[in-house]
Amino acid sequence: MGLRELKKERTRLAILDAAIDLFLEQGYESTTVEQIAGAVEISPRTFFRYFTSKDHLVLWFHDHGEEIMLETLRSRPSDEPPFTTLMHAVRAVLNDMRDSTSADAQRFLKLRRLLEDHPHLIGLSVARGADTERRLAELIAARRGTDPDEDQLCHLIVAYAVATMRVGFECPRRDSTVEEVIARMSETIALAERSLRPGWDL
Amino acid sequence: MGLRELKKERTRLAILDAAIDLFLEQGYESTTVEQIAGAVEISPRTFFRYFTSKDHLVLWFHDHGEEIMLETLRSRPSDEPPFTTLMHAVRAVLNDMRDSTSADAQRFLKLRRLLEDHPHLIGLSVARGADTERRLAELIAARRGTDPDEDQLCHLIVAYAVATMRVGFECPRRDSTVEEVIARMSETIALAERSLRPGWDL
DNA sequence: GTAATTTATGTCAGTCGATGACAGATCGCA
DNA sequence: TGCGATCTGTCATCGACTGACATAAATTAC
Repeated sequence: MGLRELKKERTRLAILDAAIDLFLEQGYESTTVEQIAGAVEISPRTFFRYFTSKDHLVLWFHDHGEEIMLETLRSRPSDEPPFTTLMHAVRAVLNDMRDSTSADAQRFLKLRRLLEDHPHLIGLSVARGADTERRLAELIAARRGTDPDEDQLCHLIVAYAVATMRVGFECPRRDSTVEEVIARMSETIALAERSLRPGWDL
Repeated sequence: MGLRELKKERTRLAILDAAIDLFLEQGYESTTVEQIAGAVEISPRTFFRYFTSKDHLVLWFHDHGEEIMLETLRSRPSDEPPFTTLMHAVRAVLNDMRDSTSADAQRFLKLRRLLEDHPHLIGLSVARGADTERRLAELIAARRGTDPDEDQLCHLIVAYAVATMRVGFECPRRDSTVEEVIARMSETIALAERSLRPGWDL
């Protein structure tokens, strides 16, 4: 990897970290892009070259997670029940988190705290989830050999999977460790599997 | 009702209708608040006194629907399985739509078309759904006599209910009638009930 | 019916997020 | 070293949104 891309990635993370800390200190709304840019000594214009919007910052880990999920989907046998596959994908995201740098984990936990403090941001994250859902539904339909426009079940499967994941992320405790989030998510997945009729997603 | 409130409601609907038509004509992003305000001959400032944001316009029917759902929840026997109750609430929204003025139905259908044309707006609507979900989860927890912070199942129930509703709203056909949307939704509800284990929500 | 009170509206100025255009700086490579 | 690609800052601009203040309308009290 060239020195250029290395530097770019470093700036990207610097912006992200500075922004998260500012958000946690003084709130999301009252932190301006100008401040964030100032903290890492770049021009506001450059900020928007790294993140398409201020909101985009909060969705950093979302993008990361989606990538891992899509990867997992591709690697799973196509005759596995779709919901099971999706739950594996969710677990893959968590495992990646467990194995990640302490810096990455730190970012994730801080973002979680940020979301708790600002319910408006949850909406934002969910909105991005709707986008992800569309892509996932298409993949699942392909696996099932159906047309996503006709096959309602593929949408339902994905919708329930994403819903399960979302419920799992909402931890009651404000300062939770990555391990705690993982444990909580496992509980939720188990609960979901107990709630659904065996073979419903075939 | 005083003349004041009457006039207010009329302006509110005038703004909404003008906006929707402009959106459909020239796209959501490229329609400015100034244009909308101009179309109904009010100042842009006044626009923001009727709708807190441009986005809020699109969520008009969402607010309407949420109100009906909450009402239905209150009127249902508290020993009914929660998911069943929620599905009744969804049906209540549809029934209200069927009985509504042609103007209201028209608005609803136009908004649906708008959402299809602008995927970004779907995210917005879903984001508002996250808000609704929180309120619903609290109600369901109260019915179940549990603490919403501890009881994961109440969140899962609501999340699945909302997910079901969302899947039902996505019709493949661009120009659908209210009846078609209702039929589609009924199918989806039936599918959901077939997918969930009996008694899962007790 | 008029006066007093409340509420709705318009105007103005200003903040903030976001984008396009251009110029200068930086990096990778021949 | 020098060329081309890419990155960055500056400037100008738009559009969403808000607060402050003055005016106009409707509601209420008398």
